[in-house]
Amino acid sequence: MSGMDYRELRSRRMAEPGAAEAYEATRIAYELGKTVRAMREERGWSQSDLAARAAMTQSAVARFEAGGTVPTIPVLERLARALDADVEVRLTPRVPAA
Amino acid sequence: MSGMDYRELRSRRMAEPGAAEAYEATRIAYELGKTVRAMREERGWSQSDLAARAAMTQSAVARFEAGGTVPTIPVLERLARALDADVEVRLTPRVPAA
DNA sequence: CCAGGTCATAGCATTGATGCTATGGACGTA
DNA sequence: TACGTCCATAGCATCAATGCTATGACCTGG
Repeated sequence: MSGMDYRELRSRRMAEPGAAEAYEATRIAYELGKTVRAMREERGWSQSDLAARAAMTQSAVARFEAGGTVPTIPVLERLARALDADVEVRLTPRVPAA
Repeated sequence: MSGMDYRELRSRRMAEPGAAEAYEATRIAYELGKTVRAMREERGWSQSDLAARAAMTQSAVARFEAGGTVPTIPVLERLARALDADVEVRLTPRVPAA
């Protein structure tokens, strides 16, 4: 990766108005990016390879893997399909902290 | 609800170009809408109540619950927070069909 | 050094979700 | 009937993710 890490991404978003809500979304984007990169590398694919299979461009894959944006569900679906995976989106009741 | 059900929503999307990819996204939107509605009713809240707590309008809640659009992750986060829940988004390796 | 592959990023157009206001129907109740 | 609440939906403005092209840095092999 470049010089971009989670702390940086977070601080960028936290600077915006209404930021607290976006915090978790940013974290999710970051995690998903890491996951997809791992799955891609596991298969020995370049970003271009994955892009072709997911009907998108290399730049879009790079942006996504870097956590540059909070992905939309349709895009996640396309990537998942290319990686032979499924997308799960769930709302789970929060467990009181002990 | 109105006269809108899953079959209808699906056929609408399936009519568009590049539709096969959006199929799953539509299904996810539908499921999430049902889930949120259930959680909301469980608490005895009106759509307006939930909207206020999630910093959105009643119309946005209605649209979401009806599965009218594929929600974005930030919006899911706001709703989840209001409902004291967590959002989970995951890519899981697909299991071969037996 | 040069060529080719990989990845990050910029800039801009397009698209779709969301924010918002307003309205109408359904339902219950005074 | 009149009023109030709840929900669905229309119409439009705005915003953010995506699509796309192009470019530059980095590395490795020739």
